[in-house]
Amino acid sequence: MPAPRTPPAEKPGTQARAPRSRIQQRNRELILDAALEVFSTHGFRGATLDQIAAQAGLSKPNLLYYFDSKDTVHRALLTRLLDSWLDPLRKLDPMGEPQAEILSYMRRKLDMSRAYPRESRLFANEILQGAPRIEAFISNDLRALVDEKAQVIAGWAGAGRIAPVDPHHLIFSIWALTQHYADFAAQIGMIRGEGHDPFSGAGDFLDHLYARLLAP
Amino acid sequence: MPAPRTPPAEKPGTQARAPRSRIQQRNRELILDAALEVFSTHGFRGATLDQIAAQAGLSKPNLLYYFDSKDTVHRALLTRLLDSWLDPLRKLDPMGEPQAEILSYMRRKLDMSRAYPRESRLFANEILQGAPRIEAFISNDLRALVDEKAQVIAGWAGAGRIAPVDPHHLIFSIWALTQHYADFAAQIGMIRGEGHDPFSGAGDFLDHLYARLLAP
DNA sequence: AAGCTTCTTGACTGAATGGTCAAAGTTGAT
DNA sequence: ATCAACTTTGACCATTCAGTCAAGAAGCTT
Repeated sequence: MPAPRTPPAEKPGTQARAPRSRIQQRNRELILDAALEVFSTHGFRGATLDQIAAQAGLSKPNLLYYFDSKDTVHRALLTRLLDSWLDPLRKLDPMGEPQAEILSYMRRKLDMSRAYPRESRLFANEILQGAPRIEAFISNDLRALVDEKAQVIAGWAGAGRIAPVDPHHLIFSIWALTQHYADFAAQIGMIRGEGHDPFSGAGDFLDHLYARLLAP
Repeated sequence: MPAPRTPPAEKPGTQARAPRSRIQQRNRELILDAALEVFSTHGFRGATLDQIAAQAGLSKPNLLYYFDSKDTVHRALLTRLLDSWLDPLRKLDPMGEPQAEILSYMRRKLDMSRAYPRESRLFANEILQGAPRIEAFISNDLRALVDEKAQVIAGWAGAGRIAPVDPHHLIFSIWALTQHYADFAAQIGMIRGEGHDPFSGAGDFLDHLYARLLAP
């Protein structure tokens, strides 16, 4: 009797789990990539499984073999995204040089927008819909982190190490500016000319902007 | 023989037209308002006519009596929006005092976001989807206006009346910052506490930000 | 090569969706 | 009050959509 390849063998696709075979690994990846493409442009309700399956090059039943439902796919994408969403702000070091720390944070956010524009749009879509699926994340994890770092920044401002500034609005402004280049890339592209990289010049502009804002 | 109330009497709802009766006026308004609510949170494909009709307090066939199709409703909303979308930038006066002009432009944009957050989200949704329905508007009208005003700003910078700055990025930054408070209101609300007005403090912060950026 | 497991798919289902239609109800000018 | 025009709606249709299922194809391990 041949040993089963996978010991307990629950039905696959039920939860996020480590992929077992090379085929699972590949197809899950294909699906998530396709789903990211579709969800990030059409939102949850506007996306269809047929569309995602087609984009992934799989049949719809095959897609549903790997993920239980449309919702499961979407949740997998969000989970994966949120895991890394807090990183840039987490790295803001209370012991570092204030202006450099804030500029670096902005740069990390901008780099993420440039490297993962679809993830940025997925997030934007979710917020536009009122953040129904990530309310807990925002109200708890994100809020706590923001409040913590806002205090750090307020401390810097109070000590005169940067110009006085509302820390929450400072953080919001970084979010707004860095996400804009990903979320509104279509608009920027049409205005600057299609061939143009939407992000070109953005880094320099934002460096300059925040240097001016924060100089004591 | 009673004179017909409406002279040529084509089928109603075929095109945007001046409403004829009080009932038409009221119901068209109800529908557009409901549709704005739904389209702005779920996007075009994610919105349903049933949802819009319910929100408007009408039956679906009744809704379709006033607008030929889902697409027609959406188009009516966009048309109405785009008509006023360019106004704030148009008002930027080449003859005015540079810094005050730019700050006023930012203020007008911010005021529009505060007064019409749903319109802002409708626009954001459209851009996220790749701007399929407003490509012509952006590539032609908006682009031309932006280029024109960018030249004005470049002139001001060249003359040393404001600090040197990339005019396109300056404009993009104003869009990003002002729209963020409307489009990401859900997120801001969850972070600052639900009772909090997302826009509170934004005006002062942005005034300060741009004053610092532009001071020669 | 055998035999079990993992993958894949065509055919299907019930619900939702955009849209139609004819008939019924309402309105307002005469 | 009348009558034509305007408005509303219940019933309906074709299509799309999320999700199921059973049977077949491909992969592994021995």
